[in-house]
Amino acid sequence: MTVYQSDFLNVLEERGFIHQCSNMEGLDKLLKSQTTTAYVGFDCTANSLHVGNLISIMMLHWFQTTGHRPIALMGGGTTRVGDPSGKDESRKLLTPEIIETNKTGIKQAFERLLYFGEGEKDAQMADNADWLLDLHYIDFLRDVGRHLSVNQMLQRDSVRLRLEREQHLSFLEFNYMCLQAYDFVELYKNYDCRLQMGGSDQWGNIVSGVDLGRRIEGAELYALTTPLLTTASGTKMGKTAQGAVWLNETRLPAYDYWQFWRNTEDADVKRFLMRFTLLPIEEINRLGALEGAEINEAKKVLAYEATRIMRGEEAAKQAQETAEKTFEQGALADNLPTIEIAKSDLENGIGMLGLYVQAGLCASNGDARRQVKGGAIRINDKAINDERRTITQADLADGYIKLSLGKKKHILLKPA
RNA sequence: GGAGGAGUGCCCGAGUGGCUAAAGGGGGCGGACUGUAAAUCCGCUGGCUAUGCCUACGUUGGUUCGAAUCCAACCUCCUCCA
Repeated sequence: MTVYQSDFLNVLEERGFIHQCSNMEGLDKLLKSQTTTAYVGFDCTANSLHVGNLISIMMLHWFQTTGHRPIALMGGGTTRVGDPSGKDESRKLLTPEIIETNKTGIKQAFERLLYFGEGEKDAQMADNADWLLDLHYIDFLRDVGRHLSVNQMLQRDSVRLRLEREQHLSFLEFNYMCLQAYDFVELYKNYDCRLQMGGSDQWGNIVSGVDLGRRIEGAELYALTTPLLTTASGTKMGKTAQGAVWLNETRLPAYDYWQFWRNTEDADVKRFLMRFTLLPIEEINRLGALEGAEINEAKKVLAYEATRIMRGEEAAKQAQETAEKTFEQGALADNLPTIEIAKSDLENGIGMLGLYVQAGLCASNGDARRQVKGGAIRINDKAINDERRTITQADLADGYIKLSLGKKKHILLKPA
């Protein structure tokens, strides 16, 4: 393993964050010699980030803990245009108000891992709307455009492949990368930011920024990317049944967040511990060496640590306890996600199918019916095969009714 | 502006008058096996107050006993040319 002079690169190397760097030696020296500023760009199309973004946040975290200043750049300006590289045409244009709300939501996740403030090493939050919205086309062309090389942009994989296949490439798309490159220059000018990090898919954009910085400002900027994280089975990580695995409690309860990590496949456990927890390397090596059923211990640690970081100690403990009760002891855990049901409904009896839909376990009555046929539905741990079953007060056990779908999804009904 | 091509379910994609709630695949969900894993195998995968009804093959109209399928107009996207 390569050994660097700077703490930051050593930590990253050890934990497997490094994919590519524009100039490793130069960056190493810079980090060794002075407090440096680095940034990562984030989309603000939703009010919460998801685990796909987590790796970048972790990088910023390590950057700060090894003595440097991280910047989280919000794409408030670029979000106004919408990243066109996806095929999602129905993407709505977001209003400035929504973008503001989203930024607030997203910041919650940063605050878990970064310390914001005004000090020399305190994290900053920037928004490219601040400079992109007032950009004048002519000025931009004159001051920036002349430094951007079309020849180079044409060499970029994302562009070249499209041209080779004679696929459409819009001017907007072409410009998107110019704006991203320009962000780096602005951050260099305003914050003396010298390094941009991101996923390996951002390599091209980041390097364009590096180039542009040199041409316009004569600055030596650096690019550093992480491997794009997939699960060992090759699927993109961070997607579950319900969609993205959100970092914010409002989008995904801590219990489910914990479960996501708990269900990591064996082959991923060590990598995930390295990247998504703050545990010491020795501890991770020990956990990663576990095999067979024992690796479940490592998964629990992973789930606990990952949840603790994002949701706090208390939430992590509760999630773990709830899971232990539910899975290992088969007992009723009152911290399972709970929904309330009107007392009068219980008195009169209420259809089970509808409750499953209400609880979000099934998509529709029809879906619930099919689940009954498939043997997936249990109430208070008793299998149900009558789809017309109603729920009444008689089903109350310890003040709750437990609805299960399959082995892993449980919801408690609580009379109110 | 001209010529050509395309729009089908969550996604990809077959289907060119009735046998089509629409092949096949992916994804997802569930079951079996296990360790709350992976791999594998099996089932399910439009909605409803349900032996029926409603919605759905870009939109709107038309032909027909009957249309995803034929016709017309429109919309959108793509390719090439100007």
